[in-house]
Amino acid sequence: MPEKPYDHHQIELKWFERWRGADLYRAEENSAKPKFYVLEMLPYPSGTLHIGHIRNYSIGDALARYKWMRGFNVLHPMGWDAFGLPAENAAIANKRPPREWTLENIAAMKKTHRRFAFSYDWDREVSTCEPEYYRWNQWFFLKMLERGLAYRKKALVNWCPKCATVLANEQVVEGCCWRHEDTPVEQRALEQWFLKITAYADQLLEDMKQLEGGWPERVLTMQRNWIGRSEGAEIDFQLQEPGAGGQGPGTPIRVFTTRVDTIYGATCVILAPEHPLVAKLLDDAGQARAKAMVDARAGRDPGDIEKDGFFSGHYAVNPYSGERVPIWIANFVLMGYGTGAIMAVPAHDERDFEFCRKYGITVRPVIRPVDGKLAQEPGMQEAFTDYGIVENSGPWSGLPSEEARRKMAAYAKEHGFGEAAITYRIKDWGISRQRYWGTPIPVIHCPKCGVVPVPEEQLPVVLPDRIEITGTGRSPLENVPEFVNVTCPKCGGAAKRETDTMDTFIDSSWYFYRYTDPHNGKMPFDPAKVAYWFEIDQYIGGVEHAILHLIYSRFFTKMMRDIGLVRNSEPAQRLFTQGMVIAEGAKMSKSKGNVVGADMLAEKFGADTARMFILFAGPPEKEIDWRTEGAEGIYRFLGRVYRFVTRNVGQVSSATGASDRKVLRKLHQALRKITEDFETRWHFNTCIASIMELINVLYAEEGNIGAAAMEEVVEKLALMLAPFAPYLSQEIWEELGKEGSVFRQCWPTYDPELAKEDLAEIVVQVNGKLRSRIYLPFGTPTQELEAGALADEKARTFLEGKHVVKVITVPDKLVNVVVR
RNA sequence: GCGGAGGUGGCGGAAUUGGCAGACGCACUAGCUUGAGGUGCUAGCGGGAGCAAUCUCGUGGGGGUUCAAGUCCCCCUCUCCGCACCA
Repeated sequence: MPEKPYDHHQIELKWFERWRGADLYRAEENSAKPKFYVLEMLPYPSGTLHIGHIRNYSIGDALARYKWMRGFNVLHPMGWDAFGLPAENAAIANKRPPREWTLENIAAMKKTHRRFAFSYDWDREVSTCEPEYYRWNQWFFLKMLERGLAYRKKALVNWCPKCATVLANEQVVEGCCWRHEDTPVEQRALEQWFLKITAYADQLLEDMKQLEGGWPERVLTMQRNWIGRSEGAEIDFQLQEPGAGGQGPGTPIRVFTTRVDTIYGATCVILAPEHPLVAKLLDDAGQARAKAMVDARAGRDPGDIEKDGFFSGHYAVNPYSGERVPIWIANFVLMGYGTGAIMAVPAHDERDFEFCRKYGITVRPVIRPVDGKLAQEPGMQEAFTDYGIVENSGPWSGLPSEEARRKMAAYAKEHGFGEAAITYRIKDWGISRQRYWGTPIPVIHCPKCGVVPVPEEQLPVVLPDRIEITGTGRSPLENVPEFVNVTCPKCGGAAKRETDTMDTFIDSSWYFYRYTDPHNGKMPFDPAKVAYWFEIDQYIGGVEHAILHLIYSRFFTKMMRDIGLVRNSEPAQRLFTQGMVIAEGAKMSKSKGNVVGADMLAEKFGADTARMFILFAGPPEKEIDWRTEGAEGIYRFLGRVYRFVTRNVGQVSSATGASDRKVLRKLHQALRKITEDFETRWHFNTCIASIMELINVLYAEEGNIGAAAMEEVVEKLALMLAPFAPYLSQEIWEELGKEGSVFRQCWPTYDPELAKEDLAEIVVQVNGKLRSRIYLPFGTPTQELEAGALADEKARTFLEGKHVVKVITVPDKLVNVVVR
């Protein structure tokens, strides 16, 4: 057969057309050990965009193909997008989300959502922006409402002026919106819907033990910090004198502390400027001062703010010692954590120390280091924050900190002025959004009945078609009377529909469950089907979701378990976080304008090259810097493969077969490497390198390869290339005269014997330095290795006149002669 | 400040269990092919010395363990990521 040029465009279009609608990957529930792979996509409208997507596709798709060829069940939600269509896909990928929320742009956006931005699968038809998906989001919402897991309250919330919507705490990055990294988030008090993720805080933390080993340590640490459990006690200090606003003596001021054992060292009580007592105790001037403090803090890096405070004029009583201490207001006490009030123990807390020194408040040490002396005031340079022995603390003196903490908390409970308490940093998930898109929250506000859930049979509540984008910060849905004006399902009177929509992270919290049963009209999914597939064996996604999607979906799983839908407590046993795509040292984002098109690459060199280039750029857990210079090398390589195959297949060969052994050895070595890498490390860059080495050998030995060896090499080459370059592999498969899909074939097995070298290369070292190599059969006994090395001519020049002290041998590998 | 991951040629990276540092690719150089450009093919390519064989230095810096260290231990340094007045 004459050599053919590698026309990637023609090959890829041809197979794309033939594959369209075919069923390459349908999961079959026929295996004893089902395997379930989900590839995570970045949700719209993340900054990393489509290059990140292609990376996802490339990594996950290569894995899925391999697993499939190994006979595993694979549920592959990316569907056809995963093939990286040469032109069409590139065109879709290029339609990035519009900046202006005009109707036209939204219509365009919805198109791209379906195929690309949201997890959508041609085969399984799970698209999170369809009414059918809204239905089940709303169904879950109603279930949570029933159980008190969804509630509405007025709260200070994060507000992004650019998005003109509320954001969850998880979506605030360094005080700015996760979508607009240069826009500080404002705090606004609004009526909002929340999901009670805090009810699961303990379980989310506890169940992480199951994930250890399967999830990256980094992600687990981030989640642990985010949940921020801390054990301590809540203690009531009593307000002493009658205060303004009729607060009488004895009014409790509850503080949270992790160190009750230090309470005899408490020299003042400090309230957050937003604390409710501030309004009651302070006069107008004082309240204004507190307000100014709150404003000064907004949008600033906490580390840059100097500690600042003032005396309230009031006093509180320490319930343990009976001591009267001043009440202060200070900017470093946060209303959002604990009780919004603290007892300051300057001797044993760095922040309190700094604050009290600034304002001349007493510093009184009450904890002595286990093997040291109690610090003396004056003269303390810094707070002693470790555990130690309690001193000067009445009946508690002499106890170790740990014991004192326990006993003192129990004492507080006994006497009714406090109790042991656990505080979490994580807050409930605010899900209200004032955007056009997203699932409408299915409730109705009735002037008579209050908040009334939409009856289940009326679901889904869908978005109206014609809307006007207001950008005013109120939901555009408010201006659509036919959407807003409804009758109350309870009393039949006039009522208003809720206009907030749900955070789109709701969608991604359970989409992968729907993949197991995408057409179910009665439930989100059949629990039996989910029980068959779940837990997910391997989930793949970006690190950037460590505390967004990955915590929400864990919460959803637990919630679904509690309403009897699933049996598993965790969604995925193993998590692989692939590295981000970086451009010029910065994370790609449209606001930075540094998004480079993968479409250019796909158009110029084809989808196979684009995918393989991304896989070759580095190991998948690492970030990759997006530079396309190396792409030509991959394209060249694929061309070499194709030309080699076309000019050698179907040829009447007169070759001697002198190189058969060499070629087959390289083949089986490459196969071994790829098989092992797919099973363990997923370092596809080295897999591809090994195929390149094989091709280099094939070129060098071309003409000396016998017909049988050639046949084996070329066939296996097509199979081992299939996870990386699907179109080319299929084309080669056809060139070989084989029937059907290359992906329906079994993954080729390697022969360890053929992969072995004939002779072991023994490195000969003298004093640890490489001096020579000798070649001996595998399994040569130690003495013979030694003898061989000492007899070697090159080695001997380094041994001459020296005294051999010691010889170290590693079988089949190395001899090190130590001389003096 | 706390927690995590890192630092290997001009570049991306390889070295999986302490055993040949730099696989594979890019860029670069030379040769062949060609009317020319491109493509393709062949070869070279860490620094220093040498015509060469070869020698020598070399994995951020310093020390240690070992016959042997990119890999293990200690100290330092720099970079990236996450968290951060969380009581």
